[in-house]
This record gives sequence, C-alpha cells and structure tokens, in this order.
Amino acid sequence: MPELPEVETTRCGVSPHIKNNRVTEVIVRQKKLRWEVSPSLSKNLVGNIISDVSRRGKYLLFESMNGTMLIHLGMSGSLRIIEATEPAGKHDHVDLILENGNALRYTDPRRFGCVLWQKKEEGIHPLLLNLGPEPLSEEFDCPYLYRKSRGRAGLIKSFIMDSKIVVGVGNIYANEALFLAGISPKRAAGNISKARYENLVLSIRKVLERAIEAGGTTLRDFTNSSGEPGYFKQSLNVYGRGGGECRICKTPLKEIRISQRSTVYCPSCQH
DNA sequence: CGAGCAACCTGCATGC
DNA sequence: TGCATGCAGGTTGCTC
Repeated sequence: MPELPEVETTRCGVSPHIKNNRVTEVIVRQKKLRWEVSPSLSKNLVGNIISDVSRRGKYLLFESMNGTMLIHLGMSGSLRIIEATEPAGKHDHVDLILENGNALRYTDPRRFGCVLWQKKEEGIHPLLLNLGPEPLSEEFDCPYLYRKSRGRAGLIKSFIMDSKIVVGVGNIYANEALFLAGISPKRAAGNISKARYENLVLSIRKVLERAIEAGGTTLRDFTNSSGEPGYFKQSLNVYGRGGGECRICKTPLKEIRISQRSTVYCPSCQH
C-alpha cells in the first residue's frame, strides 16, 4: 500500500482534519509494532495541539509543541480519520482521539510500521538522520545521483531503492522508473553513463509525480473510502505484469528477483 | 565502506 | 475443507 505517493496522499487526507486540533486521549491497543510504540506517547500528546503534519521520505511527522510523533506505515499500514466512537477492528493498533470528536486511527495488519515519539530537545530522530534527499526536491539531480553511483558494484535497482541515496523509491516505482528510463535493473550502478542518469532522475520524478496526482484523485473521498484506490494499476507498465507484453514493443516482460524483491522489465527496451 | 540477506508480522492465493 | 507453501507496496541491522 504505502509507497511515497500513498504516504503523501495520506498526509494530505489526514492533515486538514488533525491540524490545529487538540489531542484528548491516546489509545494503544497493540504496542508491539516494528518497534514498541513509545511509552511516553500519551503523556506527551494529550492536551497538546497538532500544529502540522509533514513528511520525510515515507515517514509522517505530526508536530506538537514539545515534540514530534513519527509514523511509518511499513508494508500494510494505513491512517484514517474516523468518528471516535467507531469500534476498533483486529488491527487497529493506535487511536489519537481529538477534541472535535474525531480520531486518527492507525491500522497495520503486518505490524511492520511504527509509531514513535521524538522529544523536541532531542532534535532530529535517528531514523531520519541518514536519509538521502527527497526525490522531488532540487537536491535530487543528475550530478548528485551520478556522483553517488561511482564505484558502486551493486545493481541499479537496489541503488535507487537505497534510502541513503534517495528516499521514497519503493519496489513498484523502482521497476517503473527503470522501464521509463530504458535501463535494465541488472546493470551495475557504477557502470551507467551520466546521460542515462539524467534520464533516470527525470523518470523517477515523473513516475512519482504522476502517482501523487492520481492519489490526489482519491483524496476527495479519503475519509469515506476505506478501500484501495486502484487508480494507478492501469498506468503501471511493468510491475505486476511479468510474462505480459511490453506496452512499447510487445516483447514478453521478464520477471526476476533482485534482493528478494519482484523485478519486472522488458528485455528488449531496457539495457 | 559496500553488498547481500535474515528478520520483523499477517493475510491471501495456490496447490495438494 | 484443511494444511503447507510462497508471496506481498519496507527498512534495519547483521554478516562477510
């Protein structure tokens, strides 16, 4: 569910409902997530106002006076605004009850996500400390990516999925961006020309921007819709289409595994 | 330092 | 129908 565009969509959907609202109660039903839910979460949030909801990579940051609640959705997490009285399901692990009668509900069947508290005086959270640039920022450009790639023997797909290099490029969009750029996922990162990196940077941006726009479409009924958007499925060129025809040249798409992740590419268009 | 991989968990599709 | 297997949109932290 949550690639960067999904996280951004979540942020946009949740933010207007929670921003400038006061937290009256924090309910933790399951504290064992990827890391234990910060025990001080309730103590620090109750009575305080969420002043802003921002995003760094796939982390959502809920700012308050004395610190930041950091949420990662992992593989299966989601956030919704609900009425505070709505009964909790099996995987509804954390609720932030708001003064206006709504609640922010964190749901995560696989529990790969996290809900953490970072005190203001502790500065930037260790998890955010070594993250690379945002893919949609100016900092992420060809000279940067090319410079980082030199001397790298690892595969280009793993390289662009490395959050120390650039944040927010998950498995779906790594596959899609490499297809758009015409680069084989099996190429060594250090072996690709500057010109092709220019193309790759543009492709990563394009694929993420388009997906965020598509996410924006589902944004309107964000609080009403509980189901999957399904909007981007149609625009995927390779992901989930192994064995199918390349949309450009009709060659059957190959499916392999790179670092245990499903990798699909066109053996004819991508080199 | 870089590269590769196990680990964290549940749900779902598939095959016997 | 039941059970075993493999796979899933992420990321850390361990080995080598």
